[in-house]
Amino acid sequence: MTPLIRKLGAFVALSAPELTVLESLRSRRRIFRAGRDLIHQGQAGQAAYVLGSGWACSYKLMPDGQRQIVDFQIPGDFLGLRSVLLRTSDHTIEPVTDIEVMEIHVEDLLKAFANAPRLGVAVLWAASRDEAMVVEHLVGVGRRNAAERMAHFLVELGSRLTLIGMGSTAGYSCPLTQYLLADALGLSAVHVNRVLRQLREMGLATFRDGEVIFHDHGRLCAFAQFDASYLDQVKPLLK
Amino acid sequence: MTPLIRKLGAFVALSAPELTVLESLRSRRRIFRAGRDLIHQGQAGQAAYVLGSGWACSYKLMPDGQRQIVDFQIPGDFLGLRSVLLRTSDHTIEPVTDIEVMEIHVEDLLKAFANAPRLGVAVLWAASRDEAMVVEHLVGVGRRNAAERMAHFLVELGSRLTLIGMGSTAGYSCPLTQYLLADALGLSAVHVNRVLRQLREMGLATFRDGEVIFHDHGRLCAFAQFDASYLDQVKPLLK
DNA sequence: CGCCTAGTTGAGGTAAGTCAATTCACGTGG
DNA sequence: CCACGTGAATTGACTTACCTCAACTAGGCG
Repeated sequence: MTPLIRKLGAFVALSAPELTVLESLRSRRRIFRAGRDLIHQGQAGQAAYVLGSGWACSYKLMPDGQRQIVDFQIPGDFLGLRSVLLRTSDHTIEPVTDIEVMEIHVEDLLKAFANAPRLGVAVLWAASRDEAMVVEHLVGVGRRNAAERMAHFLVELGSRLTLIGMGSTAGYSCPLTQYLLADALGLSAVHVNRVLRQLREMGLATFRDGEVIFHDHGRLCAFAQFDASYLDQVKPLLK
Repeated sequence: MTPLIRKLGAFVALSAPELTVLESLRSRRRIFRAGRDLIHQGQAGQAAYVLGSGWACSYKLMPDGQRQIVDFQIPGDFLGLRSVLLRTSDHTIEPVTDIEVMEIHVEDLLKAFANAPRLGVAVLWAASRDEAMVVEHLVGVGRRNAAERMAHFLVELGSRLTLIGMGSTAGYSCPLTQYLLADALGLSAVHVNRVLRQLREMGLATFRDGEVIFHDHGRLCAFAQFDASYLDQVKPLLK
């Protein structure tokens, strides 16, 4: 069972021939080191990846050196799918930790669609879910204050990790620094620190030494106005 | 030539059989009035649309009544494609003006993919481009100040309108109110007003009486740090 | 004529940013 | 083993971009 099969199987109940097509894809395993970019903004990308283990982030760099992190990727997520479809990447992808990925060649993927069109639908679904997450992120940055934004971020990430068995309503391990959080949430690192203290003092959550601990998951969700429906991925949508 | 064919033809050079498949789609023409939602947040949507004429916007409503506009749609854009793919809509779509749309049934679309897999690729491309726009929007709200954000918004919209022959580097007509701009840019309506004045006084652009006028398009782009590459759609990507 | 919506402007408040200093954990090399 | 440098987190003092409240104008329309 490759990560790609697990990913697409969540959206479409894959038939035996479809599995065969997917398994026939060339799919080289690669390792990247923390902090060494896989995909560079402005470059014509050749390959996309499925993340096997570790954490990555995708961001856009501003001319003045600021950056906005668009999303973090956790095991099972696509890396650079959009770059590869649009041929030139509009963003950079950087491993947060050392990561292990499976490479996917676009030409192979496009050919696979021809042989098994429902695979195309599955990828379209995966892309739509990613877009829904970016939209929710946009709402947070546009309309939530710093504390709500942080709370929402922590519970969303928790939900995503729970789906892949790496988290629970009690918490999860998280390799992100306060600087990374700041770049993702559109805050300064100093303010991230203050907001984390605030959440801690409110008895909602603690983020310390790479561990997120939910003291009161229900109250935290309420505070963050978190609604998981956009993450729903409970069963294959297409039989 | 239906709007759907024009849309997908921009991404994939459509063959005769593919055109036949697309033309065979049931595709009812419908009219919606300004302000009367087509697609409601939380509802299970049955149909997606391609916008024929008029302007629409998609937004998310917060429990406290605030809203964040995610994007505006102009003629040729999809409405509610993501809602329909994910089965339940995570956002609302509202016509800004009276609009004319062509309805697309999802089942038809999915069937079309089976007959002509490259159509699936074309839709995937269209979705990726939409996602790229949301990402750019996120960057603006997260990392640009109010004036840059407004400037960027105005030139981006101008570029999109130019692609469909409804704008130029001189300007365009724009039915959006300052309240809509505020909800899109994550600002207050009052501040939108001040920022527009600032851009006017800087000799960059004027937005008044439904007309956006670029006084100095080059300088405005520079000020906004606008880079159109994510909008690139000059020629079909797949032959 | 009067109401309503969109736009405009001023005054004052506040959430979040910036600058700066301190602590702590860590690795690395002498 | 200790000295040193470096990166992350923490906290305080001060600044500022944007918000809120409020008042006012101008056009559209029943």
